Amino acid sequence: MPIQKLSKDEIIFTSAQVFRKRGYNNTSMADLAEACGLTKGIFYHHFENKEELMKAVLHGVHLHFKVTLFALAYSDSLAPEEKLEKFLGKARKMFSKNDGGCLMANTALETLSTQPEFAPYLKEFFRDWIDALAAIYSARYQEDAARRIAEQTVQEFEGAVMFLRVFGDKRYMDEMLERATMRLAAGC
Amino acid sequence: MPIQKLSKDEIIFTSAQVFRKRGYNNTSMADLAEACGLTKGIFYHHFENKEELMKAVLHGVHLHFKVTLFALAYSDSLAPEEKLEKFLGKARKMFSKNDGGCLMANTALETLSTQPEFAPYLKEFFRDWIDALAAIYSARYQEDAARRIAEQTVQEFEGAVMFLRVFGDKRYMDEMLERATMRLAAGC
Amino acid sequence: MPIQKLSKDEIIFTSAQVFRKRGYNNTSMADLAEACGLTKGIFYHHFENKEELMKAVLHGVHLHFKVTLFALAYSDSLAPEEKLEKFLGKARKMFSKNDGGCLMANTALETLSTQPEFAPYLKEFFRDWIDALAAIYSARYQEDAARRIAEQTVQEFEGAVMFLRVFGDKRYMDEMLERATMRLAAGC
Amino acid sequence: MPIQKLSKDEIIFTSAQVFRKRGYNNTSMADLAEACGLTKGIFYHHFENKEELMKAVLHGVHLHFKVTLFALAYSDSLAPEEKLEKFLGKARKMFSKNDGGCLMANTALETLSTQPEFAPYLKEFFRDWIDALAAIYSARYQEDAARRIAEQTVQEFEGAVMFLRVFGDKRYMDEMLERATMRLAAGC
DNA sequence: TATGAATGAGGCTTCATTCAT
DNA sequence: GATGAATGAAGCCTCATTCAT
Repeated sequence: MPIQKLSKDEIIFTSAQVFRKRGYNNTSMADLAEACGLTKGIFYHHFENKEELMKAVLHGVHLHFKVTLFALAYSDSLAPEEKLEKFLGKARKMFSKNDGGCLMANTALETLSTQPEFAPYLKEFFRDWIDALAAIYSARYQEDAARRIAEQTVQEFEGAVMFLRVFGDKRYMDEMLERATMRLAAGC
Repeated sequence: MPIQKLSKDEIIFTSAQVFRKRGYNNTSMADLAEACGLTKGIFYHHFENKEELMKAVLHGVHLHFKVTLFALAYSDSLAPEEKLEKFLGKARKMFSKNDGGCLMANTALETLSTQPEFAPYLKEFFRDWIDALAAIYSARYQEDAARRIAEQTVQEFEGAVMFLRVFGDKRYMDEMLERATMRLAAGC
Repeated sequence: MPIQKLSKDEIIFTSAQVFRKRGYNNTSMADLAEACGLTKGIFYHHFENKEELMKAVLHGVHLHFKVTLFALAYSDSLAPEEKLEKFLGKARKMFSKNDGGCLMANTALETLSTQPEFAPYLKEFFRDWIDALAAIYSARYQEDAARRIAEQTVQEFEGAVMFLRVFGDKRYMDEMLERATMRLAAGC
Repeated sequence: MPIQKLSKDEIIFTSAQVFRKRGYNNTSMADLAEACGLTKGIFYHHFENKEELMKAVLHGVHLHFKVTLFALAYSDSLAPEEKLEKFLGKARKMFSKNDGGCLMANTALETLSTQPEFAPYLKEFFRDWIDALAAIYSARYQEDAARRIAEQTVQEFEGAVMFLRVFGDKRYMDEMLERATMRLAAGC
């Protein structure tokens, strides 16, 4: 195992930031190489092409959310209110750092119509997110209702992330989180 | 030697469809020319460059929504419930045809971080949309509350448009519209 | 019709020389551009890609041989001996100028195994060449025999062109042409 | 960690097949590595670079022909007719297996104009081939005449190999071999 | 010897834009 | 206005080769 300048995972992590900021089509291999401090060629040792790299990035980001965020919904030791608070707080933090975009939503809106190869990665990500929230809400709602509230929450969340960027105002996210919190209480 | 077949407005309209489907960075001047049945060169008689063309497109789309959708919120002759029903029904129709994307949201997520030149157009569009919905909700809510509900509705709306494309399921939009409708009643 | 630096036909002609000298895979678009005094990009206005350019080159060379060489076999006014003499003399001249290679044979041996897209162009070229010689030999031979002699002559011809380059000696071609001439007389 | 599976000679042999099929310029070190089941790096332990590898291949193929084919011309125990029959039969077999190309002729036509470093290998190969056939024909012809007939035969042979590939028809080779056989008898 | 990451040059192609006609 | 050739930069990718391990 030779010491590498950047491991494959680090390449994926760094590339994720660049793709999130610049978008898929507006990110060149040169952009990625510069961000990683590598030459363009080396990317083709690790990934077949730009598309496969992007798939690895989407998979890696999904995994990161799974472990770091979605898992919070399944920890048995907490009360639902505590779970939701932790969950939403963590989500808020994750989407507020940097410039606050969501790679998955960006990629969905940019590529779904003409580059369907990423669709499965996006679908699974949002399904897992909804599942996690539904698991929390199901403490106070029937399964169906919990699921619908989870869906609504994710929709609002992504809308808020967009408004954060369009209007440069974090208010939308905070108000949205408050609504999501109150929805749990309302179920009693 | 074909006489020009499309007026400037028609070029803008057709370009809007292409940009919506393909995204800004993934759309070449050749794509637009082919979609319009024109030569690339002619675009440069009408627009200084691709960026200015996009601005014209964003402006045109904004105008189209203003006249066709947002105006419904300001017609005095209807009851708020009727206004909202017409408004949401129209919105549903506008976002369901074709492949169901929203050029403004797509452009926001794709370009805001690195191409800020489009930001004003997007900001104004969403502000007008929120204003329109707030005007309707203000019949049953205080101005502040009405505005927040309007914001929430637009957020959910864009989230539903995204889910429509991610999951290929119109259910998200229908359920979202039902919630938006009930919010007006809840204000009584 | 704007004055062009190089017409499409001139591009094809110049490219043919480059391809013949350097081979298909060893010729870069930059090589062609430099030889034509153009930029690389312009080639993509005239030809879809390198492969299509090569097809146009092969077609153009075929046409050139048809008009300039093969046609000599079908001129009614000459005796067969005169026809053959003119034909072989012309062929000798055509293959002796420059560095003496044959684009069609070069391309056949270089590409047939892995790039079958050129096969039809090569097949037709050699078929026409054989047909032309067979037409001459048929004045003294039965059709079948004439055809076989024509085939033999082309085989020897291409072998001689190769030896011309391998050994740098024109003797092979001259001796080969003498044999081809004597074959007509032998048929009496 | 596979122990090296192929000796240097086996690498040369396998590489020869790949070069014959794909051509010199269209064969990458990666192609060779894959065909040999080795890593690219190992080639640089055995050969300085691609060019030196090719020289080793050309040398190895030459040697193979020397031992397997050309030697038949110098076995004293046989009558010239038998020698020629064995020689041509063996040659026919060697050029008919696989896809029927001749690495030496392919390399000559592909590289002679721009990569003269292979010329000596090709020249010696063809000289040895002509020498061998001349040795057989000299039983019935003067030395000069025998040599010219040998040259003619090799020329026709390579022409037939080309036609075999261009037209996908083995007839050209069979007819050519028959002519070569009859030439010996004609010398009586 | 053997590996595989790394490099830098170059290959094919696309693209926004310009310009002569 | 309208055309289409032309450009130069950039984009994705491949390749021969090197080097640390």
